[in-house]
Amino acid sequence: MTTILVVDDEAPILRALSITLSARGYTVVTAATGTEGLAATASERPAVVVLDLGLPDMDGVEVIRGIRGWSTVPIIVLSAREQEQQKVAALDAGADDYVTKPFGMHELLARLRAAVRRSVPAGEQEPLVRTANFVVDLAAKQVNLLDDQRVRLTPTEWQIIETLARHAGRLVTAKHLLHEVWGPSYGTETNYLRVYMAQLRRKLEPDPSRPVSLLTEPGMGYRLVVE
Amino acid sequence: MTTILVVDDEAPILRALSITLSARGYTVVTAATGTEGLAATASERPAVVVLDLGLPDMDGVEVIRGIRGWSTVPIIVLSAREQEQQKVAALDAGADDYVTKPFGMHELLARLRAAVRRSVPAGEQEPLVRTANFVVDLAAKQVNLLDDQRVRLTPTEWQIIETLARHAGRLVTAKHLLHEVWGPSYGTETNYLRVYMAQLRRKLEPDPSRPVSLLTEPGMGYRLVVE
DNA sequence: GCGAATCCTGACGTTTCCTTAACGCCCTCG
DNA sequence: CGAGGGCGTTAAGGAAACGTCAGGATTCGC
Repeated sequence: MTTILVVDDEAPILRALSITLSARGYTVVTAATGTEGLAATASERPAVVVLDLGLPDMDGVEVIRGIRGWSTVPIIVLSAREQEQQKVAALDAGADDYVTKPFGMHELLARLRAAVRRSVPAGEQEPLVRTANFVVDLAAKQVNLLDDQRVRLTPTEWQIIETLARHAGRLVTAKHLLHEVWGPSYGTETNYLRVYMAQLRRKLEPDPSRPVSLLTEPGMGYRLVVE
Repeated sequence: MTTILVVDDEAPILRALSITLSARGYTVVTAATGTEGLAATASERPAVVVLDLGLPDMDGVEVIRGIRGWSTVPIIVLSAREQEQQKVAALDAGADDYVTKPFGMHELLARLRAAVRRSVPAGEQEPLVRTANFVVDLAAKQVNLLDDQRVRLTPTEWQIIETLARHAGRLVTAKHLLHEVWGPSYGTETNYLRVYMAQLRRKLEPDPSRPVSLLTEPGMGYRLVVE
């Protein structure tokens, strides 16, 4: 259910975390280098990233910046370094928390729970986004027409409608949409968006050639019109 | 601007934090007991709460629960207690971060910045610029007439209205507008502005030939009149 | 392995937008 | 009183962005 990405080059720690987190019901994905970590963040879409700063291939702060360039996923930093400057650099690069090794497993779990809690403000947010012709249920990951008939969406179609729904009413640029759905290395492939927007309109709009909810703002991006 | 509530019963710490945070541009509100802290959280609506666990009148975890009952404001806990169990209890009660005394001021400031950064998107404060006949929504990149009717703007039109709205009420020179919209190598092409200002007036002004919001200041530039 | 669903890619016609030029108005100044 | 500059208005051509369709590649489940 909740996926956690652990980026660390020390096998014992990786194994210990993997076992402990799995036992708590988390799905665990691991990476041993910064490059792998960045790739896994894009492909696995974890709810939280646990990042060791002492990686072999690149500086930990650079990994944080690489993730923060396109994602707001919570990042918990693990590090053996006690120096305050190191902590400040990591936090200012965009990390959410900083835990010094050796750390207590219960403390890490508690900080993890705090991070997950923040990233899923479940009680706060209304998980239903209503438009003129359909309803997006972000919690159930499904879209219903007004007569409660469920619409079958492919994974890519869902990611697009989810991204638009999370910014309901606001304009979403093509680049942001591509980053969010295809990953940070995409940004100019607007033809993908044209294809999938057409598919979504065919499934969700009464008159796909005259959309009322999935609007194109030429030259700027797309917008999901609510209410 | 950004208000921070510091809850601590030790006067020296309170004073030190107050001075340091004020110097960084934060507005600081203080409370010496848990009861005061809860009241101040409700009345002052701080962006972040810094909470010492060792308060005289009530247990720190109870203060956290009291705040979490109705607010999601980030809470950073300060404590002299190193025990892991204490940290876990505070974090699970709803705290966002836990800093052990004695702490480095730079580290606390960095954790504070991280907390403020997170709380901003949750702030949901929509920056709206209202004029006599239309409303500019900078977050949604959208302009509505007073009857909430959406106005379709082209990218260039939007950039102009956005630039004017960010300097609402103030005069914006032609050169500044050209720099902002067309790039730094433009500065004399005032004919572009005349064309686009005419289009904007046609879309936004009730009587385009007698503008009341999009005013020309002859020989100087343009001005968006608010309220 | 096989079939179905999904995704990527290229081509083409259409829509929309940006730029540029031309013209008229008003005010200022010689 | 006429010339000239600044500004508003309109229209048209070309460029860019968009919608649509179809075929091939890839993935996934059985």
